[in-house]
Amino acid sequence: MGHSKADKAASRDRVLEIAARKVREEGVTRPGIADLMKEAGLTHGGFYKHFASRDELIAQATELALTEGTAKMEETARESEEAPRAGVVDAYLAERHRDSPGTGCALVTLGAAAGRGDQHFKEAYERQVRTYLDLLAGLDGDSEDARAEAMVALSAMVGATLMARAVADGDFSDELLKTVADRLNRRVPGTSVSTD
Amino acid sequence: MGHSKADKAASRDRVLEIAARKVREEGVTRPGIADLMKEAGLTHGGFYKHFASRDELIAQATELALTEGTAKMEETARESEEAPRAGVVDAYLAERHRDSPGTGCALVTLGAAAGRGDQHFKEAYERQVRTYLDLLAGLDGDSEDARAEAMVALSAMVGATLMARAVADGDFSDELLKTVADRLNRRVPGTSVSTD
DNA sequence: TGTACATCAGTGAACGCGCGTTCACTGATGTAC
DNA sequence: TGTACATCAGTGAACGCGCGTTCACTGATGTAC
Repeated sequence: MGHSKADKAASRDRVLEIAARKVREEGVTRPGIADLMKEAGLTHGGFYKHFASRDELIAQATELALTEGTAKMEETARESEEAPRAGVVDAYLAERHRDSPGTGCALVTLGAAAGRGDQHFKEAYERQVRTYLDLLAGLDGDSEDARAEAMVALSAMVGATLMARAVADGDFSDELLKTVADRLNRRVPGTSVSTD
Repeated sequence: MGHSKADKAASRDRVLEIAARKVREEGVTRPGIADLMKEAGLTHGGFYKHFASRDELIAQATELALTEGTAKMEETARESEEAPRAGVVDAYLAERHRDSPGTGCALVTLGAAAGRGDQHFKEAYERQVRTYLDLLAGLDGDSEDARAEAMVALSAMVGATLMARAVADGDFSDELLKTVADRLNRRVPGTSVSTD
């Protein structure tokens, strides 16, 4: 209910944050201004004090959603000291991540939307893909081979998470996550690949 | 302009087919009834002679879109006689497939939508995932190991295609497809995995 | 084979709801004196 | 420190457009005789 400058900035941030969650949960077309503002504890009329249009908000929200995902993964890598690569892969392919798309990696939730999106959206998406690849390849020696391997790993992580969320059978979903995580960490079973 | 029973069935099929393409190109929320009917050479009013509601059409269109993708892949497998698995992987990760989402695999384009969808949608999605896995594992000996490998391969194929469509730089997109296809076919470079 | 009639695919105007956007207003903030 | 005033975040009614849905109508199909 405050009217100070700090309050305004806080309101704006709150709306943007809620939108960044909602675009991942509901897609870029569904979230409505009235609902968003209500969740932020405001009424719809005040929306235009913060954003020029719904499109502008969605554009900013998708960008925020994309960067939030990578920030979280970089943190995970730092925390998993002894095996950072496996830590990142396991955290990504965790049931927890699958079950919370609203706060998870937007490469999964916004991929199709970005494919249909404008140049700006695609550039933001690409930046996050590159950030992930750098992170994964960096944790793996950063060779040419590591870069290629990172592409496969990221692709499999994104694809497995997408499918794990979209299938009806929970056990099958679990199996998918677990199997892909195991393979990506051990690489091909029965073989060993030198990592450094 | 005909009014016979055969004409009616043809109209219905045409609308459904167009919708199955549009949900992949534009998502499940965007395609409008007026546009769909216009593309089918009809006017919007006649829509309800064929479907009870927009929701019903979209439900049927997503299901058709999902089955179309797998049908196409099974055909590809049959055509690539000497190396069916590589044939399927290459066809899936081809630029041609990336550039025509409307006629391509709906696991990519409808994944996020299915994740937010109802039980029915998810069951249809899961059926297609299983069909793909059976196809891939079957082409690879159908062992326990082949089943796990198929999960990784399908995940990587879906994820790579999703991302290849969503990045801004065309060269980067090409590289992604090519790298993942190479890895999935050769498995891990420097090692060899017996395929039979 | 021809004629009268019922059916119904398709037409296009009209309806109504949801939702993005606008706007006049309120009251708290914070500055001027 | 207190008072008058300008600013502006937030409110909620109202507007208008797009779009799904309805409906009265048309004219071709195809059946009855």
